Parts: sequence; C-alpha cells; structure tokens
Amino acid sequence: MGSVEKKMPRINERLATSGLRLTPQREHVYDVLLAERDHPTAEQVFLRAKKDMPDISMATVYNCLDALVTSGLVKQVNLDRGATRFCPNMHEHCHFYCESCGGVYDIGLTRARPEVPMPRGFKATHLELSIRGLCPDCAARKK
Amino acid sequence: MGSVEKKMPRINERLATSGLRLTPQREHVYDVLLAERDHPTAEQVFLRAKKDMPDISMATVYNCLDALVTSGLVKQVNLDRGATRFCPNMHEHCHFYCESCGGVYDIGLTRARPEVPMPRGFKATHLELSIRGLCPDCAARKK
DNA sequence: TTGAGATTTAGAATTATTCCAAGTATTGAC
DNA sequence: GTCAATACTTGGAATAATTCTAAATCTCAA
Repeated sequence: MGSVEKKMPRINERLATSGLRLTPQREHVYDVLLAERDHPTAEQVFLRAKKDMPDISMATVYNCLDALVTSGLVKQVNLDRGATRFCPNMHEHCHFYCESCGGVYDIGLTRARPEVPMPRGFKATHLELSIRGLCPDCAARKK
Repeated sequence: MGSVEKKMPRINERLATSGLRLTPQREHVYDVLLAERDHPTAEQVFLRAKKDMPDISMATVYNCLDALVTSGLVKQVNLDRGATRFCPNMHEHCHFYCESCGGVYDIGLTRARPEVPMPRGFKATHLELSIRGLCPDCAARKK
C-alpha cells in the first residue's frame, strides 16, 4: 500500500459522489483487495480482512464490497457458477478464467476495444471481455 | 420446433461423444431452451419443462443442463450475482445484459473477434464478450 | 436374462448472499 | 457543543442457488 496520500482522497471522493461515507471498514476492505490481486471472493476478503480487523463481520464485508462497486472503485467479476469475485483494477483489461483451477487473471488490453454493432434501441454502457482456458501452471501440468 | 430429423441425430451424437445418453428428459430440457430463447435460469427451465413433463425434478433439470453444457449444445451464462442462465445459441455471438431489468439478449458478432495478446503460458480455448447497458424497453422508460 | 453402469428422483445438505433489528458513529442544524 | 437525522456495523436469521446422496429405474451389451 503506502500510497495513502494518493489513495485516500480518491476513495473518499468516489464514495462521496455516490452518497456513501469512507469508513475504516470500507477502507480496509479496499486495502485488502489492493494488497493481493487474485480476484478473491467475499469470503476470502472476509478472512483476509479479519487479520487486521478481527471484529469485522461478513455482512459488513458484503456492504463494503457493494459500496466500492457502486462507487466505481472495484469491479465485480462473475465468470462461473461459484461465488462472485472482486477486482480493484479499474484500468481497461479483461479476465482470464482457468477452467482447470478456477483462477482468474488480469490480461491487459493493448489493442483497441472490439467494435460491436448494437441493434436499434440498445444503449451500451460498457463492454466486458473474458477468456477461458488454462493458466500457465495448469497448462504445464496437463502436458 | 419440428426439426426432429435434424435436431435428434445432432443432440444424440453430441451427448454420445461425451459418454452421455440421450434421454427423454435431456431432450425435453433442450427443447425448452430452444423454444424460448430468453436465457432462462435453471428454475425457469424447470417450471417450463414441467408443463409437458410434470414429473421431472429440479435435480434432473440441473443434471440435464450440465449434460447439455458439457456436450457443447448449450452455453452457460454468468453475468451477475444471480442464478446462472442457459443459452442454446452456439453461433458466435455475445450477450447484452440490461442493468435495469436484468434481461439478457443475444447480439450477433459481425466483425472479426477481437485480438488479445496472451501472456506467455496461457492457453486460451475461447473468448467471451458481454455488454452491459439498457435494453430498448428500459432505455425508453428512462427517457 | 443378467449385470454393469448411467440416469432420475425427492429430499437433505451446502454455499452464497441478502435481510433484519438493534446498537454505534457521524453529520449538519442550531 | 448538543441534538436529531441519517448512515453504518454487527450477528444472526432467512432466502436463494446449487450440489449431494441414496434408492429406484432404465439401458445396453454380452
């Protein structure tokens, strides 16, 4: 972390524009997401968050994650039937889902985003790209 | 439907190559998906399937959907925190998710698929594109 | 016809998420 | 600063979605 000076005003302001407050719990949940960018589930966030904030509750973790998502600081990632995952990387990127281990990885998008012709009436706000396959570890193991 | 001649051998063969059998339940669940292409959840499939096959059970619907997915006849669609949806359209297309009503629509892809440079070691099997926004009805209503 | 293996079924169990009510904290008006 | 209004956190209950289990049934091939 260590970027409190830069992170703090941003997160505060982002929450504020959605009518939400910056609380110790929300900041901590955000820090947990920033610390290990492996797209954890709410449950994993809860376990990690408890290390430094033992009294935080599951309900609060869900609340914080929702607050971060609605204020545009975090992305919600749904790639399979399992639990929703969370991603604090708001740069344009896509997700790679390993069909063997279930891991999720960020993949940078260098090229221009794909153009999709919208049928009449549809208003697109944004576009998501995901890729399924084998991550390096699983690919090596299957060889 | 009425395309039994064309549908039957295909579904049978597809299931067979995954070591699965064509059963009345599996065929019926597939027909339900083909009949109304609104990306129903397992629950909705269950309710529709019961109309013509009153004794079918929820567990069987899940089993059938899994069988159809693993044999490549149906796609599983996960766009939000809610229940998984199912799509029998196996042509290249992407999904539009309406953030207001939760509806899911197929959008044809006319252009070439986007190119994404894979980091070393990742083996991509396929690529999924989804678009979020407002469907025509909801867009009109919000005007 | 028989036996092995696949499938269906109802219901229990599990997992993921949301809801609720009570207590606590924060903010703005005064 | 004080007070009321509002937002937030919490534990636990409730709900929703999915998976598991064990027994009955079916199908295929020998």
